[in-house]
Order: sequence, then C-alpha cells, then structure tokens
Amino acid sequence: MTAHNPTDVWRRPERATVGPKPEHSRNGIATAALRIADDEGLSAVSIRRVAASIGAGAASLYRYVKSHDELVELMMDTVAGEYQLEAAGENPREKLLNLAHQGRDIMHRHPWLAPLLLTRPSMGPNSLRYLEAALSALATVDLPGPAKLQTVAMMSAITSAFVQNELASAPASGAAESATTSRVLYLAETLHTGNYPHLAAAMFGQAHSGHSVEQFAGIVANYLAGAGIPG
Amino acid sequence: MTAHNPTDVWRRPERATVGPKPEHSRNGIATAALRIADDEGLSAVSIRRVAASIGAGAASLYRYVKSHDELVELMMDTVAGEYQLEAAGENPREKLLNLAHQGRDIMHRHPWLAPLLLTRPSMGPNSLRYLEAALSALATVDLPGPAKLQTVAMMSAITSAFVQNELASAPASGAAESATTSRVLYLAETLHTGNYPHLAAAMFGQAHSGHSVEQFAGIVANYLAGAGIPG
DNA sequence: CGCTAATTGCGATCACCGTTCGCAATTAAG
DNA sequence: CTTAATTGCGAACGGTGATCGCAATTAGCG
Repeated sequence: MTAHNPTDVWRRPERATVGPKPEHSRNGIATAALRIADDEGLSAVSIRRVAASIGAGAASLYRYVKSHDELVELMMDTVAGEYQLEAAGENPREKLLNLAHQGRDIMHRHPWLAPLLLTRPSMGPNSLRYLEAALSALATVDLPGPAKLQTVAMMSAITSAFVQNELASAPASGAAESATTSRVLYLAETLHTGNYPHLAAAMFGQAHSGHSVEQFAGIVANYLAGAGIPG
Repeated sequence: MTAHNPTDVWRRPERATVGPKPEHSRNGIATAALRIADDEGLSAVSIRRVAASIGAGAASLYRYVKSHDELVELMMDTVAGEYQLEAAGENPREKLLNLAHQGRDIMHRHPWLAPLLLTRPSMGPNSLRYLEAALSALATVDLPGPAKLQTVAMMSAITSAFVQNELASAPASGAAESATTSRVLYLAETLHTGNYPHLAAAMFGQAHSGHSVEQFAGIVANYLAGAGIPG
C-alpha cells in the first residue's frame, strides 16, 4: 500500500533531535555512491556495496535512506550541485545554452547520469536551483509559464540524449569492448544482405564532420530559436 | 569474459536443425512478455514470470533467449513492428513527422517503451526497417549520411522524452497515485518557502494551452526545420 | 541527577532475481 | 538403428532490496 516516492527524502529532516549521533551523513553516503558509480557503473551501486564502502552494515543505510531509489535521488542531486548557476550570457538563448553546455560536461564526468535524467525527474534542492536559474534566464521572455517549463525540460532531454549518443559511440574500454564490436559485427553482416540500402549508405558516409561540441551547440541553439527563445 | 550483447539474439537461428521441436517461439515469448509489461509494468517482466505465463519452466526460457536483456530486445523489436512504414507525406519533413506521430502512439500504447528507447539502442529487424524507412524519407535531402542518422536519432529521442513527460503528468492510476500526490505535495511545500520564485510563477500559469498532440507536432516540426529537413 | 522515549547500528532473515548445471526425453541425419 | 544435437526443467548458487528485533546511545524533562 505504501508505494514510497524517492522524493520523500527531501521531506525528512537529515538529523533527528534525539538519539545517538549518526555516524554518517547523506552527503557522505551520496559521495561514496557517486565514486562507485563513476568507477564501476551504476549497477555496482547496491545498498550493500555502498554500506561496505563507508564501513557500515547493510541495514544501517536504511536509517539514512528509505529505499535504493532514494539513494539514487541523493546521487542525482549531488551532481546537480556542480552547476555554476551565476554564469550567464548576453541574452536568454545564450544563458540557456550555457547551462546546456555545463550539463553536457557534467554528464561526461558522470557517465551514469544521462540515462537517469532521461528516465526520472529529480527534485532535490540542487536540481530545483538549476530549474530556477533556467527559468530566471527566461524572465524577460513573453511566454506562458508552462511553455517555459517545457522548453527547459526539452532542452535537458535533448542534452541527455545527445550525450548518451556520444558516450555510446565513444571508444569502449575494457569489458564493454567486446559488446560493442559484437554489435558492429552484426550490423555489418546485416547491411551486407542488401536490405536496408539507405541505412548502409548513411553509415558509410564520412564520419561526423566537425567537433562534437559544435554539433551539440548547433542542435540546442536551433531548438531554442524555434521554441521562441530570443537570442 | 563473455560479456554477451543483447543484439546477439538476431545472429542466432530461431530454430535448430536437429533435436525436438521447441514448444514455444520467440514471438510467443515476446508477446507474453509484452502483455505482462503492458498490464503490470516492465519490472514485472522477470524470467520466471514470463515462463510461468506461457506454461514453461524458468530455465526453459534460456533455450530461446540467453539473457533477460535479450528478452527486452525481443519486446522492443516486436512493438517496432507496429509502425506503418509505407505511410508517407508530401515532403521529407511531413514523412518524418508522420513516423514521429506513430512513435508517439506506440509509446502511449506501451508505457514501458519510452524509457527503454531513451536508454538503449534496438537493432532487431523491425527496428532496422523503421530506420530504413526514416532514412528513405530523407533520400532527396542533401545532407551527409551521419547527419541524417543523427537527425532521425534526435527526433526519436525528442519523441520519447516528450511522451515520457506526457505519461508522467497523466492521471496516475491505482498504486502510483499516492506517489504522484506525494511529489506534488512536496513541491507545493517547497515553493511556499519563497525560494524558487520563477519556478513558482511558472507552475501557476494556465495549464498547457492547446492539445498535447499539437504541442508535440510543433516541437518536432520545428526541430526538423532547424535541422535542415525541407518541408 | 536519573529516567524516559526516541533514535542508531546492524546481524539475521525473507522473498525475489538472473543465471548455470546436469539429466532425461526427443528428434533429424547418417 | 545408432548417433549426436537439442529441448524442457528441477535444483541450486550468488546476489539483490528490504524488514525485523534487539542492544546501545542520547536529548530533554522531572
């Protein structure tokens, strides 16, 4: 019956008024989880693993976090704190573009982030501060509130999707290498059958022209312009 | 050492040349898994659950599918078969828009799809046919192959992200209801603190103006126009 | 000060999960 | 008819998220 929501973490006080001093903190736990995710991927972030990495018992983590999803929520909000929100630009479009570039950098630093952002909303204080900053950049724009919200959401989605493409086609390291080559091999086989002629033609074109950053800037800027954000 | 790739399903023959007749088929398994996912969500699609639903032992499923990921791959390709690829439009932009609308409909029929499409590539025959059709719509467009590919990928990502927004803000049914109201409640609390003024203002604007379909069409059309797809 | 009530850490345990193994039964090919 | 490959599957392994109950700790109150 109690289908807990991950965002409930933010409604609970971090520290109780009575009882023994907690030996750990949300921040410490989030940082530990973050390091594991950066090093070994999100799937390595299990309750037991994180608990062990800070020298705690598995069940103890549940004093700080009510579910695994809440742990992830903590992680997401922690990295959302990496934004430099005061950074700005000449006009609304430039300001948003600035945020988008920062988002791309953050997702490159934390490869597990992009899928999460595409999959679930994050509502921690840092995430809300980011949203607030993005909307603040649109303060002078004459658009209904929900439209502004949607524009920002769409920009974030585009950013995440783009980064995920980048990461997927990046040089696979170690164990993931065989997986990637296996996929490429299968694709090569399939394309040689003669079905999918347009696909075959498209993939044999010259590799991406220009740098990835510029492509990204172009796509986002173009989207914002079309959405009515002045620049 | 053997880090299996989900796309390996498509390299194995469905049926062996010798041995007893299989009692099931990839299609039957995919259909059963699909029904479960539609009814109870993707998390209900476990090997044991699917096996039981077709009257098979858990270990038997591994004769058809080498991993849970391959099962998901089967599901994704099955729903990719719901596209009507011969449907068209007057110009490239209209043709792609047509595909985007179909994609949106499919994701509405199968709420578990959008997150998957945003998260992993699908390379089954039906998925490739879809890609081929989309690229075929761009045959007359003067753009390098990789750019066409990226445009299609971006359009799909935008579609998935948009649908996920739609589904998230849709009337939550049953058990998910409490989760949604809990989130709204937390948001209301937080906005009343006075921080996040722009956020508060944006959320109190009139609800989405116009129908969702039209917003979707506008966003996609605008993106395609900016990407240089003639219409 | 001492008592009470709340809170912490956590070992043990539960219900699942994906996956592997070994074996009996079935079948096409030589 | 024999042989070799393939199927179905019960049993088991290691791992997961989550819960429970208990001993230890602590703030606030009388």
